[in-house]
Amino acid sequence: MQETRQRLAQNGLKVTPQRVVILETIMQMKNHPTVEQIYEKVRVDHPNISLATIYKVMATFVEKGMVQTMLTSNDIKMYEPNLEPHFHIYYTDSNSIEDYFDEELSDMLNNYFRKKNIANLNISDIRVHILAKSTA
Amino acid sequence: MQETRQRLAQNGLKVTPQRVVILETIMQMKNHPTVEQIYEKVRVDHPNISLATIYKVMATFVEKGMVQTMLTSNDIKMYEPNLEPHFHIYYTDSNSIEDYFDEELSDMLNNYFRKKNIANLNISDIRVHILAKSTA
DNA sequence: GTACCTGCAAAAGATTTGCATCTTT
DNA sequence: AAAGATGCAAATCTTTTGCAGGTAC
Repeated sequence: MQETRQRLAQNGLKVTPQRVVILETIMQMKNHPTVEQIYEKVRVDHPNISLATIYKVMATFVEKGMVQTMLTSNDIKMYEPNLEPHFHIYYTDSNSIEDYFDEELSDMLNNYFRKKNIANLNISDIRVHILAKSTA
Repeated sequence: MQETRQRLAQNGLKVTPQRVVILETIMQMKNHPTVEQIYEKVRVDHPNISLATIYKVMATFVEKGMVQTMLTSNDIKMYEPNLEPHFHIYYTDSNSIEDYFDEELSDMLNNYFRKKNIANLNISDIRVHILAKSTA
């Protein structure tokens, strides 16, 4: 809670109750929420926070690099609040997405690009999406 | 043109003039078109092909795995018609996307996952997005 | 002939905007 | 006090749908 406030301030944002609630909410949601899902969850305890505010606040967070956007395997826009380096597995049969943590892969990619040193490229993030069918 | 027809047939699709035109159009467009851009381009020579058809045909192509979807760096949905293995560089300052071909990286990733052999995972594609500022 | 496709217009869904009011700094 | 944020409702934009007529196989 105090951390949340600090994090907002550190990003140069005014600490409004709405932003605190929204940021705390998405940090708790483990699974890549859509705007609608964030709205539903926020609503429960804060029915007066409007959908437009969710849109505006999320856009602000994206702009500040606090969260990222991606498409679900179903082509719906979702947010990724987890900034720890990790990757995603898209299950094409069940249309679900799973976080995939793999430090070895992380290191491998970072080393590769460090060595490669692509001209004029200042890499800020490397995202990997693994598309898979679970063969269970 | 003949190839286009064959490609449609091979994917179990009826070869309609609309599909031929749309597929040829997107194959010529180098830069990850949005629906709207496809529509504009198709329109020039085929003003009677409707936007709804573009949507339906593109959805069919995606379903058949003939093209993929992704978000522009600006969060707009676009299509990727190029199926040769390659990656993407997102320039966060200019909001542009560039194709990035790197066979060495391709091989490295394929080997890695082959060795790793993640349980119950049948990988069909590995997508890499590099986020970068050009330091030009 | 049958199954599938297209085009239209309307419907539904998603996102943005303008603006008056309020809050944070 | 100034700058910025919120909430509402309307506007806009994007995508989907139902269906009648057409087309590929």
